[in-house]
Amino acid sequence: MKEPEEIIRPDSQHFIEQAIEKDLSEGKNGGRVHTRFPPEPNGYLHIGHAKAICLDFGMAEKYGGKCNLRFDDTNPTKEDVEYVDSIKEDIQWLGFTWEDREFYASDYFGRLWDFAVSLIKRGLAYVDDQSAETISDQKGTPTQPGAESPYRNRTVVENLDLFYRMNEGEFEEGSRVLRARIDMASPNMHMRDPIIYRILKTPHHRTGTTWKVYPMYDFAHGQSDYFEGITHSLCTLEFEVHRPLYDWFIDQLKTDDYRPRQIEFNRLNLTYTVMSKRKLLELVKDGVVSGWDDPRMPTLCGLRRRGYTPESIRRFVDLIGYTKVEAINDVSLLEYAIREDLNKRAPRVFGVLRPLKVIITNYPENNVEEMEIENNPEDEAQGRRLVPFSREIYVEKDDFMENPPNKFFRLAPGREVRLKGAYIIKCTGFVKDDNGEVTEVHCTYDPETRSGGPQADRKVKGTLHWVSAVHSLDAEVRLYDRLFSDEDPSGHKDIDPREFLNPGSLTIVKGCRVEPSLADAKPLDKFQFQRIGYFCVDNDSRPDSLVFNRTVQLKDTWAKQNK
RNA sequence: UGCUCCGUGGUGUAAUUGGCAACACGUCUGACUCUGGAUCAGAAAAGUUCAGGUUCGAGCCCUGACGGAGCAACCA
Repeated sequence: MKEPEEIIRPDSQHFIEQAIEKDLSEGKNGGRVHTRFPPEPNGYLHIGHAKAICLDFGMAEKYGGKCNLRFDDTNPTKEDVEYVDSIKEDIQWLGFTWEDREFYASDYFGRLWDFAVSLIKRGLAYVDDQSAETISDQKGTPTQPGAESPYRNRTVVENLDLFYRMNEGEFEEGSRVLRARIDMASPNMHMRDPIIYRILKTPHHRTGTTWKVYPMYDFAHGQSDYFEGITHSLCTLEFEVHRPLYDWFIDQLKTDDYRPRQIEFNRLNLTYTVMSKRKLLELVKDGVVSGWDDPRMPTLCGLRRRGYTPESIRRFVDLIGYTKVEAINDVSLLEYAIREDLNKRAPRVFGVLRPLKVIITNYPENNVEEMEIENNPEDEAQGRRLVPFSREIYVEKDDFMENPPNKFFRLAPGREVRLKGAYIIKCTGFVKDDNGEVTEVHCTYDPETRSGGPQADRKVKGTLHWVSAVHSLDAEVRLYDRLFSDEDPSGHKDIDPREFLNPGSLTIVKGCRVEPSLADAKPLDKFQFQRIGYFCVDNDSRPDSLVFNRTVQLKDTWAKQNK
């Protein structure tokens, strides 16, 4: 028992909560908290996004505010509606809602245009006729200041005329851009007259061909925040250097005391995987994995298919916290989170991955008993089920050894084990084939030791799971392991992460035998295969050919000892 | 060699804002168990990157090193 005084310390707050509470205490923005989650619809969400989603929606919820969903769709060449639906599905699956606040940066193209025009009129933006290459050369380097463009001092009238004509399609892509007129000598590269509009003639998935010029990220994001009344714009660390520009635009835009504030936190990295959209896309395109929802992918749809629950992902995100340190989180913590969740929730069943036939020689032929077995020892409310038992059963190949070491508590010649929920059996012999493989084990059972029976309490070292040979169902089981064998596959300079691909990341096991209660298991149903791990029914599963994905193994101290 | 940010057990985070470095995962013991799971009890593991300074007192403040990350897309 813990003494009360040991547990009085309140939960500590992370730096973003502290910042928000400080803003609140200073009465900023009328005491409102309003956040946004701003995905670009150019790919699927991964667990790193989950970290951002939990923060954006979580802070709004905690401080009685709202969180908008806003698609950052400023680049029609890369984005597509295809992704919009999957992004929405994944956010909802995680358990968050944006209610009716589904917005798009493209909703603001008109207002952004007007703002750009206003900057031109104030002498704060100009059209540059130079090529991308020339502009880039003039930008200088982080250690050398840039040079001013020869077009930097055009007249307002000329700038306005050119900007309008850019949008009418008069000029080719790449021939002209609109730049903010800030400071080519700034130590911050982003302040060196950043490009804010470029000509793009690809139709936009929402605005069609209305626009021929599109705003850049820096010219869209902060302003969209402003238009929506966002108070706290939370993003990852790499945008830290953009903040002065974010603030600069807000300064030009604001008309009263309201202003959104950008705060940056650390991105999620996981051991033994890659997280960048680009690298994940490569894995998909090159067929290294079966798709975005391959159960080995750190995408939300992949994790879902693997058998992860939204609760476990939120729990994991909660455990890792938010800081400004670039960290790499151990997958074992994610695995802990899903085990913890499924331990309480997943019904237990018997599934034998690599069947070995056991014949109980003194058990009556053709006899069948229905054994009543608890569904979840952690949760009495899940009730009990009947599992048929008969003379011929299957057990796990690994659960028999001809010449076992000392601490092997399972089946071996002369040894006794408990069949979970049934009888204690004793091994009396076994049969080998020409290759020396054990193909059949012979046992006798003790009728007095049936669960609940008079001798049921007799102590035996081991307990095995089993299925009745004739009653069991055939199944395919997909065993997943980490996709990469290196802890930080993208952390090596000059080495392609794919050098570290784990060839054993997927093992397909066919001919597994599972108990008959699984006959009508549906995709996404989750079970604990007793003594083995947690499994989830795959989308490929059919009533007559079941397919299970292994979400995560049970902890296995026996396997660990034998490493 | 510019600017910005970051350095706390193996990993991720805490430290009531200057008061004996705590928690979780992982690791290792042991107990219990009709899951070698779960549960329970316990252990090892950092003296806070380094060097100065301020202070009665520094992981927190100051100075300087060292180390790491980001920034030079008409990407976000």
